Amino acid sequence: MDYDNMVNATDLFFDAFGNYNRFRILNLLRDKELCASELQKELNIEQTNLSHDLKCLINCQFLTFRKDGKKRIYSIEPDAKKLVDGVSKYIKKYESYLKKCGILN
Amino acid sequence: MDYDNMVNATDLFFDAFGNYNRFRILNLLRDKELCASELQKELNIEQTNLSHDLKCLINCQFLTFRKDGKKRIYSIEPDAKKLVDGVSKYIKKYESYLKKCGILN
DNA sequence: TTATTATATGAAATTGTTTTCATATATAAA
DNA sequence: TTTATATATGAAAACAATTTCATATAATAA
Repeated sequence: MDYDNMVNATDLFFDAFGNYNRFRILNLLRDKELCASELQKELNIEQTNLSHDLKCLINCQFLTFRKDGKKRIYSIEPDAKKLVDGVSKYIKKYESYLKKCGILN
Repeated sequence: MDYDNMVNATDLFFDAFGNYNRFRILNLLRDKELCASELQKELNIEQTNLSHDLKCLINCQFLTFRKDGKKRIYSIEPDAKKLVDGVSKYIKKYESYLKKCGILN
């Protein structure tokens, strides 16, 4: 496999996906569609912050949205859902090891 | 699922896994065991930098190593390998979208 | 027991990401 | 046609991660 051609895509994947709030957004959208204000309530984060995160996830095609009045209804892409499923399982399984890991310390 | 209990583990997972050089290390070790100096040659990164990254991956149990003289021979854990396989496939598939994604811009 | 090779460590400097803030836009209701 | 609601945007401030640098350790060979 040609990893050198994946440089930017890999970085971007992890930048987009590898963020706690963005991961929580993806997790919430696994079960059901939600609009931004519903996500905000669930996640208890700033509106403007959520908006930045949603934009990022949309740009990378992890999410799509449709408009409904003044709301935007967000949903997760099937492939992103699969990935979130796999990663969630892994994190659950290795939770105790991960918690021992002090990054670069 | 109880995502609140996954907070630290999720952060740590992405901190450890979601880094271009650490991902490259994991990818190289998918096929074969390698010692640090071999990894260094392949990846063309600083010794000290590689050492920090290896420590991080070891702490999280993505990697293990055995000693062979003055060398350390690193190998990937089976579950980490599965995850790297899945993520690599995804990145390859979505490369073009990912490249459009300007994080938080 | 000194020198050499392979690798690790910790702190400071650098770089990158996230958060905050002030403001903008888009839609609908009054 | 003003007001309210839902959401987006861009720049600066705050924070976190990576890289560099100087040095340490561990194993072997001379």
